[in-house]
Amino acid sequence: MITEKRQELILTELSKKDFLTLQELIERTGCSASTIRRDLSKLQKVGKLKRVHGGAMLNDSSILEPNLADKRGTNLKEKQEIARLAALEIEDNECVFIDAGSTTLEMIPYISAQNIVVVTSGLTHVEELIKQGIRTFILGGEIKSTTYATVGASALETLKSYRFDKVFLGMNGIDIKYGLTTPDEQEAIIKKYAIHLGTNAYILADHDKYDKVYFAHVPVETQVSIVTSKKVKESDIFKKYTEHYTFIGGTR
Amino acid sequence: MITEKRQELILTELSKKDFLTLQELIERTGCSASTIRRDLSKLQKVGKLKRVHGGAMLNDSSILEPNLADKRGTNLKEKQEIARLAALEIEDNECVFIDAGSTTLEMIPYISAQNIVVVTSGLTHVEELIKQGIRTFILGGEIKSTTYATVGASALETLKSYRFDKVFLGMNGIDIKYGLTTPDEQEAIIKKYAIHLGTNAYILADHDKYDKVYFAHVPVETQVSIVTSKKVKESDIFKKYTEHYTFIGGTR
DNA sequence: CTTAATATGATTGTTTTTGATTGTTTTTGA
DNA sequence: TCAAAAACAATCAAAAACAATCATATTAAG
Repeated sequence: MITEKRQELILTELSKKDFLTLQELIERTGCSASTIRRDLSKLQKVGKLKRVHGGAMLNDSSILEPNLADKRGTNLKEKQEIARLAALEIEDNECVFIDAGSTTLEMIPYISAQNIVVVTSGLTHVEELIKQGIRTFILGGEIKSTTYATVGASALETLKSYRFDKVFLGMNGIDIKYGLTTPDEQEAIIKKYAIHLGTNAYILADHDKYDKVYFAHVPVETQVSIVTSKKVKESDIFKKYTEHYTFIGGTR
Repeated sequence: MITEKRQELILTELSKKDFLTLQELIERTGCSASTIRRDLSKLQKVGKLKRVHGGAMLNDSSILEPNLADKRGTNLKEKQEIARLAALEIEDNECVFIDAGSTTLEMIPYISAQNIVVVTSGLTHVEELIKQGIRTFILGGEIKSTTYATVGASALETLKSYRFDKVFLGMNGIDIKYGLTTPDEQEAIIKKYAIHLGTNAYILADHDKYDKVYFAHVPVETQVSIVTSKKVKESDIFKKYTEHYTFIGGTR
């Protein structure tokens, strides 16, 4: 079996099972252990998976990868609903920050405001924004190979030199007790500062982000609005959270 | 079988199967391996597919497709020759800056040094670098919609926080009287600073950059090397310039 | 018809991929 | 804790795929 095809197979299998043994892969592909090991090493090097003793598992942050998320996209419709609402918040002549991530990416086609400036940490966002003729800035710094987001000290430095009318962020977990959380600490730092630098902040989160807690906490000092969907608004979780957070959206 | 018909067949098969081995195609078309290889090369060159060891697969729809016009560029071969030589200069464990532009983009596939860090101003470069498993940083700031290069104050700020072993730059004009020039003043500023921050600087320029002068001047305080091609080295312009500049490359 | 341009298949030597082998590290279970 | 078993990295040589070149065949143009 051809190298490329084999590695592709490994990744698709992995997205289904989230753990694979070396033995499984040997049987599945019909080639030697050496070859599989080499494949896993290469795939790890480009950040597609994480090798462990006995096999490989999903890189914990590759959940965020846009393509993969879209493939799993059971929530795509919901994400788009949320993204559309968020995009409508942007008004003419504003300067906004749009966070990296698959939900915020969906916002871009819905942006209709004129003469705006967008600063983003998502490399995937840039092309879409440019296509729409939007003046676009990107944060500098290291590129995370899994998500194509800029992170690190330089990104933070760049960020500090801007001020925003509105800030749009994705978030992995929302919890009453633990607040807003994401798996990656570096991304959390960016999010925190971005909120700080904006007059208004919006959190984009579909229904299965609620009652989830991840490693890195994003502290919120100012008022933020959570953009939500119809599905959330009609569920029980909404009542639970409505005392703690301001919501927008959720009806058509 | 007619060339055109055969290539058409390859593309239709590929759209069905998204992967083809060389063997498959040999059987399917009844012609030699050489011919199939040539077909695949041509089709790759116009961006219809992607060659891999053992066959070909569909073009992975990349985030930022490098401008196709650049790829078809008349001097592609020469650019690649220059890019290859430049890439060989990079050694293990080094930290280098790679400028935006089509010539420097060609360098990336030729990079074989391990454990390096690359800082770039070219958004199109990022994906290629990440694919190669190279740790990648991007300068922050505004994105020029025409070239997908970052420019402006933020880019300069980000740049200043790094130091490089080697700096690789494209250049639009080289002239004995007027030195190094490019059409865009903002890009010129980035180039100037990058040279300043590197121990060694390399200018990548094919033959028709010589005796050209553009608006923005890139002053050179330290020693720079001009990476050149066989074509330049064998021409008259080379003699003219060899007193003013240090050259590397140009022979096989 | 002749000549130039292109396409083809065979041949060359080189690079990449691969599976086996080696000895080392990690895990497991007594 | 120890020893056996499993998994591992590193190295090697064979095999497959490769690019480059050549001579021949085919086509197109003058």
